[in-house]
Amino acid sequence: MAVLSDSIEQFLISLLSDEDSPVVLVQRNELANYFRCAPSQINYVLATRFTVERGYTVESRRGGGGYIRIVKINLDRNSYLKDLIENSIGTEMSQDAANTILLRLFETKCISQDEYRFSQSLLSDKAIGVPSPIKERVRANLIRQMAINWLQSKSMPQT
Amino acid sequence: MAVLSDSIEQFLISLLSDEDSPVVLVQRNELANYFRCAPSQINYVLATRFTVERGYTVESRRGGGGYIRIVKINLDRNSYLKDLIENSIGTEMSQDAANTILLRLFETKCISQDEYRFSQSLLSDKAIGVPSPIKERVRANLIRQMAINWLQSKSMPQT
DNA sequence: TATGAATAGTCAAAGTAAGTCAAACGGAGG
DNA sequence: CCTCCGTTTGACTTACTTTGACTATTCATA
Repeated sequence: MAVLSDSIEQFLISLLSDEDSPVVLVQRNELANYFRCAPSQINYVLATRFTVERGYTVESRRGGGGYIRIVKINLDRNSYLKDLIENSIGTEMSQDAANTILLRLFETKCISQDEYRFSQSLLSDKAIGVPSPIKERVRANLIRQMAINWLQSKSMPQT
Repeated sequence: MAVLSDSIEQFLISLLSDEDSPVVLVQRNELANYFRCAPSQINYVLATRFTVERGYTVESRRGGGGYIRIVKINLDRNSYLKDLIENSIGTEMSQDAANTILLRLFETKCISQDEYRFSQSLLSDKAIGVPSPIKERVRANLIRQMAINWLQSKSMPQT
């Protein structure tokens, strides 16, 4: 029985997995229009399906430029950080690659916004301030150390 | 940025991002013209984005030669950080020297224990992981960027 | 010193978009 | 049938943005 709410849920979930990005940005009216339903139906789906217990957070903004943003929380942050340390960080890393990783850690709530901004600034070419290819090596070393720090601090009891 | 106000905000922030001059001077009409919007839009952005709670003050003057001046607030308790950035960090720094500075920052409550541990680990020889004398240069650059970050984050309560 | 040009400020209306809530709906189990 | 409970809807509310008409200051100069 394909209930509307289930279809909308599936649609959003597919958006969340298709692009291998843990974030989706939609406009309530647009989505409601696509499914030919009342806009408040979208709120119902969000309230019943995209809850924290199910591993999602929802943020939104009203008015011009309004949006609804759904983020899939990485429930096993430890394993993600471990994987990062062991497999994803080599001996060199570009600023772009580092930014991508940090953004993803932030979006999946592995790190806070403060941590995100702080680490991003430290991994910039400007902050490291030595020429290639040394800076790429330093960056890889630093982001690994950051991941280790986060792994340690987040695996303490009571987050 | 989907919304005009956000674009204007970002534009102004980018003008402010120069670390050693936390001030920007603009003309309202000129800025409005650049963004093709009503001049009062600028006031709206200032009123909603560049508030004291967010760490800014705005002064202005009407009439010929009028202007709008936005200043990023530096709180008094951060004078030590400012002094650090401006005077105490050179182009090279040993691990010991960095540790001394960090400990002092921690003891004077300029940084939290988490920040202390995190930054200490990043400034170790091991974390930087490139040979002397490059690592001393990287360390000086990094600790300067850290100080700038702390200065900025602590001067805006409620982000 | 009076006046006009050049600025910036204020405020309310219109525009855009999401949130709330209660009533109506409808299918499954009794 | 009837009731229960999750679903669906729509009227109303709240939040944020954009614009424009009108006001207030400041400067230059007659």
